[in-house]
Amino acid sequence: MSQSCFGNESNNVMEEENVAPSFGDTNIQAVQPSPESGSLSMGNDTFQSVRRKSRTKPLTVDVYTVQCNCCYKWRLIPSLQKYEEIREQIIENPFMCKSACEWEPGMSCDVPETISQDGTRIWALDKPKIPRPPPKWTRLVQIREEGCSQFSDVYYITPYGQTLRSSVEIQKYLENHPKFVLEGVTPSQFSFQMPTPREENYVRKRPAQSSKRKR
DNA sequence: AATCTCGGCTA
DNA sequence: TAGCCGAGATT
Repeated sequence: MSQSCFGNESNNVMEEENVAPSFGDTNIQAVQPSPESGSLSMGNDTFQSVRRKSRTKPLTVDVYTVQCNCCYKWRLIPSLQKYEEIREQIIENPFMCKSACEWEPGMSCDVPETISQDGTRIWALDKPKIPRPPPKWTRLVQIREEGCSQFSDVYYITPYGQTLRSSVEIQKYLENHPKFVLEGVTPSQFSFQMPTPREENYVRKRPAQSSKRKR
C-alpha cells in the first residue's frame, strides 16, 4: 500500500503541483475543504484561451471526478448520471476509491491517480448536495468565457426540451404543467448553484465599491 | 465579497 | 432563437 490515508490535511488535491504560476495567493482556494467528505469537481474541455467570441458551441462540462475520502486521489466518474448520484449523497455517503469498482474493477486507494488537474482543462469545484434532476430532466452547466462576471450558467432542460433558467421559471413551469407535479417533481429537486472555478482569476473581479475607504 | 437573478444584446 | 453576458439585488 503505497499511500493510504494520510491524515493529511484535508484537502488538497494535488500533489502534483499545479503548474500555474499562480501569483497570488492563496493557496488552495481551490479545494473546498469540505469537511469530511470528498470534494467534487468538474472538468471542462480543454482550451486555454480561445479568445474571442467566436460563436461556437457553448462550453459544457465533459469530465467528472470525485475525490476519495480516504486517500484524496481523484477518480473519474464515467457518466453525468453517476456523478449526480454521488454528488447528491456525498455528505452522507462519502466517496471512496473502492466505490469505483462498480465501473472499474480492481479500483482501490492503491491504484495511482490517472487524471491530473493540469492546465489543459478548466477545473471547477461543484457544491455538494445538489439534488439530481428528476428523471428525463437534464441539468446543464455552461461555462462562460474567462473574464466574465460569473463562471457559468445553469439551466434545466425539461423532458419536452424547453430550457428553464431560474427557479422562478421552474416554479411557473410546474404550475403550468401539473403533470410533472403529479409525477412528484418539486422545486426542491432543482438547484442553480454553479461550480467554483479553481483558477482564481477566471472570473472578473468587480471594482471594490468605495465606501469608507480612506485614502 | 460572493453569489443569485434576470433581463437584454447579438448573431 | 440560442448563446452570452452585465450588473443590480441579495445574502
